[in-house]
Amino acid sequence: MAKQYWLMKSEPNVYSIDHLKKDEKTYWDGVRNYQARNFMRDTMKVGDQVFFYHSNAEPPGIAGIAEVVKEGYPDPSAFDKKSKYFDEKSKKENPTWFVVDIRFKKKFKELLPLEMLRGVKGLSKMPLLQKGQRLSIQPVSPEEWVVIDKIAK
DNA sequence: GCCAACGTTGGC
DNA sequence: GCCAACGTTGGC
Repeated sequence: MAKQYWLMKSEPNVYSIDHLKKDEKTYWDGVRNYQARNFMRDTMKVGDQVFFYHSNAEPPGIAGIAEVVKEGYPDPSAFDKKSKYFDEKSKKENPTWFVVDIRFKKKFKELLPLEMLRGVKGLSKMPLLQKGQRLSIQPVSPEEWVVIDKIAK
């Protein structure tokens, strides 16, 4: 199976690339969107590469790279009454929400701002750049990955 | 802080 | 099953 590429959004004031660097590894909890859930539950595989995107940031942009190290399993925060992600409808016997584990790989020397990415040839089809796009986990094509990776270097 | 875009909910 | 109301996302 060929390696797959992704982009995952996080608000840096909640969880930034620096948090991930310090933790080295985290589980991607709190996703409450079915499309993103399906990617984590069904599609993402160990070894997949992930762009770590800072949303709701100044400026928003891609901050670095992570790697999937554990495939989809039930989101523990959905069962935790104290968590703000608690979902009483998600049962342990039949969980609604899933997470994957990702590991820090690298932080870009400079963040690649959204505004800059908009001007890059070959990226115009990226969901990230489409108007109104809110999906928090998005597939990235191998071609798009190469283009962005080159810019980062 | 504003607000457009979009997903979800719930009445019917 | 439609669709209006509502809540959230996220760039600006």
